[in-house]
Amino acid sequence: MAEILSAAGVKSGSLYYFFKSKEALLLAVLDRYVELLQPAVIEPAFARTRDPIGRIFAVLDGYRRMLLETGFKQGCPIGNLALEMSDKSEAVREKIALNFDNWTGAVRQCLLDADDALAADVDRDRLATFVLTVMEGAVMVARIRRSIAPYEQAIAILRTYFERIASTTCTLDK
Amino acid sequence: MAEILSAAGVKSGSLYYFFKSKEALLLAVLDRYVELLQPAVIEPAFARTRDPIGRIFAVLDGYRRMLLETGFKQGCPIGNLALEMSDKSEAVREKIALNFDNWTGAVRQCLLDADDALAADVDRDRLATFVLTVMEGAVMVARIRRSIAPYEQAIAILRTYFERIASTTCTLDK
DNA sequence: GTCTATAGGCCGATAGAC
DNA sequence: GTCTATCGGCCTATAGAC
Repeated sequence: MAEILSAAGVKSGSLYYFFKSKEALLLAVLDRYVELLQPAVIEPAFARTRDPIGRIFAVLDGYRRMLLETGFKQGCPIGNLALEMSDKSEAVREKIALNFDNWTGAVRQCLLDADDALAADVDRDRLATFVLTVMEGAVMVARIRRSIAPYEQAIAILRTYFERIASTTCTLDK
Repeated sequence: MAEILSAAGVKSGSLYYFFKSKEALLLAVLDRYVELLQPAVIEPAFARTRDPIGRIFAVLDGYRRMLLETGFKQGCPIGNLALEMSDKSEAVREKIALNFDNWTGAVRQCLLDADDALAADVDRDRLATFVLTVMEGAVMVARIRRSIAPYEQAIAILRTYFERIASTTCTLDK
């Protein structure tokens, strides 16, 4: 809180005029992250390519850049909070879940846009959640190892998985 | 700290006789987790099957059980600390990295034991790290969604990936 | 080795002036 | 709306008796 007040250049009296508690501030931040996903994460990534599957990997590349630009200090801000705060407050857990749903919703839309390129027996919701799972896990391992390799290699494996299910025949065999 | 002292039934004076600081206690806990991986996580899982790849999934099933038994309060204790503590102390980050290396080392050994069943062009170290990545990400998403589905579905997708690289031909196509 | 007692600081939050 | 000033509590850590 001291860091936030200092960065904002205000005193605690001002902060508690707008937010009734520390948790209320956190909930507002999590609402803001929901609003910011599209303009700050999805749209910049989508601007790089029009291919639906390519857009998913463009989003994933954004987290790779974030890791590199911050020297592995910052990965996914939601993931940071997820394991730390989720069992301290049920309201916080629900807002984090909303952020995850927002994220997987955007990935799911890409999968639907690429519908005829994907095998019919692949559940789109489950696959979108798996993309989130791999991203969050890869960010964690990369940050702890202070190396981008675990992230890049996880995304590379995810890509081979996509190449596999994007083909209904066995054309990708090596 | 208050919870730890209460659970241990001692006063803080006793604790600081053995550990010079809060961080020193955390480092000792992380050392203990390194020691405990084999007897508490790996060996119980390995006792269920002798198949090397099956053993990897038996380990992963242990985390599934933990999530269910604790009502999603406890997943991987190392992952809990990873995002929260890694940039507060370099020594802590290194000990967490050691725990991750210990874990992927056990998985890597399984992959080496299954060597001739796996495609030759798959890097064993990278694959072991990917298994860790999927587990940690899946634990996070399952805890936030308070549902075992994201975990089970991530492991299921990982299994199809293993089925794919365990076959040099295209026999697993559906 | 464990206790009691407490130092000294930071924390979240509030009151009231302006 | 923002400030100054401050409260009471909790925290990590220490001192010293036993």
